[in-house]
Amino acid sequence: MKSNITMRDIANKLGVSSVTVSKALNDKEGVSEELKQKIKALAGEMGYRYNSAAKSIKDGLSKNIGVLIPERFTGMSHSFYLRVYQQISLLLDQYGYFGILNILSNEDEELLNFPRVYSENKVDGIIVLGQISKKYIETVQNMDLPKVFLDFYDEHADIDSIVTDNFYGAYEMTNYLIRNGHRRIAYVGNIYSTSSIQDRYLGYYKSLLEHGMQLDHSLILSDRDDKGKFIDIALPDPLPTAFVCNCDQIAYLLVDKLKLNGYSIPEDCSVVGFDNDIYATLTSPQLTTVEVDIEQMAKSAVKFIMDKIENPHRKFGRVMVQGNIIYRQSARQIDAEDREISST
Amino acid sequence: MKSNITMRDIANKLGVSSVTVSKALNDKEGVSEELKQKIKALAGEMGYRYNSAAKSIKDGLSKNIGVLIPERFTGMSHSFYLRVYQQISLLLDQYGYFGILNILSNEDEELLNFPRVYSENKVDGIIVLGQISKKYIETVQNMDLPKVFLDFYDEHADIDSIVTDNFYGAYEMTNYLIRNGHRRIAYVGNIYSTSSIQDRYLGYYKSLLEHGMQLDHSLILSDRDDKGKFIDIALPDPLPTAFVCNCDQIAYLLVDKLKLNGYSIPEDCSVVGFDNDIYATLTSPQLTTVEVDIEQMAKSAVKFIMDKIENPHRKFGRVMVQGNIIYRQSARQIDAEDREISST
DNA sequence: CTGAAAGCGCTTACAG
DNA sequence: CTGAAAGCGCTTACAG
Repeated sequence: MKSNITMRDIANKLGVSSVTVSKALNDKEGVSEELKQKIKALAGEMGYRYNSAAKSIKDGLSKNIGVLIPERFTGMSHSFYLRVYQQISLLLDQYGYFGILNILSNEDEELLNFPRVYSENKVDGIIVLGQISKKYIETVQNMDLPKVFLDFYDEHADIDSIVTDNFYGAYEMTNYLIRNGHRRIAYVGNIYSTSSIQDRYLGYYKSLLEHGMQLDHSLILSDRDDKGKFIDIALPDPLPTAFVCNCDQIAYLLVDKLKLNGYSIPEDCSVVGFDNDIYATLTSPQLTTVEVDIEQMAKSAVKFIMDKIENPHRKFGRVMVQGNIIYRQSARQIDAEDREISST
Repeated sequence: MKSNITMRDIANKLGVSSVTVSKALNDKEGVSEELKQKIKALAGEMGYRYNSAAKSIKDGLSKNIGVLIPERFTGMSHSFYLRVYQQISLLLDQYGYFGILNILSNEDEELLNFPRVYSENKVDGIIVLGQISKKYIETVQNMDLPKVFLDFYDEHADIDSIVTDNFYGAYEMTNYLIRNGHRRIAYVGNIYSTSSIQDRYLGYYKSLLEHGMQLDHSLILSDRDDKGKFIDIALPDPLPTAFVCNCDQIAYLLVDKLKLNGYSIPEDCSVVGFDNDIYATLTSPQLTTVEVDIEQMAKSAVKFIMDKIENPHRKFGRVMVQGNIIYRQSARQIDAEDREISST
């Protein structure tokens, strides 16, 4: 169909063999410098382009990495995953690789079908971006290919995974609030919903423990149902002095609700988020939050997969990527008097 | 390196030739139904996977499409392009294709380097997503491959392009405001900045013309400098009764500013946006805006590129994708009295 | 219905 | 330094 220039074409024009052309173009030993330059020049003129399929078939490497994102993380509010994918794609470039996005349909996940990117042998490794079902984790493990889980993990699987340090992020954030005088602190999130929400909750809890504070179950506020659909958040009475939200979007919604009820942030209560996504700066006042280090996460994922392509037996285990607290205006120090009143 | 199962392996186990295996697995003529089933069953058992590189080398098709996004459209607020890419990727799947994201670095664009996806022969066609420099358009045209421009066009280039119908979108929107009694209507946007902003401006102007209204240059309000950085929007005095903003994000910022100045939306003035992106629903009140039909744009792009792979001489020209006005709360009808006062 | 032969574009030993 | 031979995994004529 396409009339592509091949090495043979170049060889014929110059009256040499295609082996010599191959050596010249790949800067291999065994061609005189002069001939090499002549070959390269002609290749340029003729618009020669490398046939990567032919190379693939020889060394068995496609030079592509599949990025598998479950369909349900694919909506407008999930642009987080797309940004991670973009970052991955940028980093792969440095290794001479490309990223192929393969959105895993709910159906394929349900039926445990291999992703097409795998069954068609299009990639040398797969990064699974976003939590998949337990069953499908098994399917992934059956794939004979290096793979890495990104942004989630599974307790049983011994697959290498990279997650944000949800636990310590929430822990540090809660510490910060306590240092600033808060004693009545709520956690907002359905703690049975995802591992991220649960781990952030546990970090919050650890901070309370370390400060000798009681866990008050009436201050654990669910934000979504089992399907992940947001629900109305019930405000405790009396109001906590601070809310640790499991994500910025929920913090944004909570701030809205608090304002509607006549409260000012951070005067009447502090609200902190997690993720540092677009909602963090759209909330007014802007949110104090934990920034997820997308770049570092992508960097680790790419590094791991590259290492595993070279050495399939390489193991990395579960790796946490540290986040950073971004201090903005949604949290404030409260003085002793406030504390007394609110800690009743 | 990898110990992959090949057709020959299956053939050997069954004591047939690899030609027969190939025919069976591809549902081609020339194998008895019985043998075919046996081969397929064994292939399944052995975990056979198609080697797409070997197929590529035969028919010259990589079954990949490159999506080229200029680096500068790559930031957090440009998730629009990523959503388009995602949609493209989903649609390609239906054709048995995959999408490879190739972010075009500023450097490569400057130096007029071919995208790697092209020089390494990784794709059968390229979708350029987002405006590239004039010079680079030439580079793209020199690529011996089907290509489509998405979300921008160039007057000289005879490359097929798909754009949102900016002109008619803004035209219809302005008509709507005029029907609702508005006579003093501002346009917000630097009309020299991008073709989209300019075309939307012209649509606004056409609507004024058709209604016998004067173009008032003091009501053309710039929103960004030449680098695209947002600047403070100067509010005209007296205030217009409506603002047609070139995008939702600017409408969001404008609403903020108007509120700070003590105005209520839509009571004191109406504000409409364009894009129907995340800012449309984050603004309070939510924005009446023009929804860009991402799905249709992606669909056309994919359709065109597929058609051109089959027949390289196929031409489509510049194709407009219609948007839809989404009616929300940021615009209202004004009565005759308001009109009198404000049209002085 | 079944398979031997040739070839896609390239690279890897190996020989000269 | 240069190249003939063989092979990567598959498919396409073609012959039996």
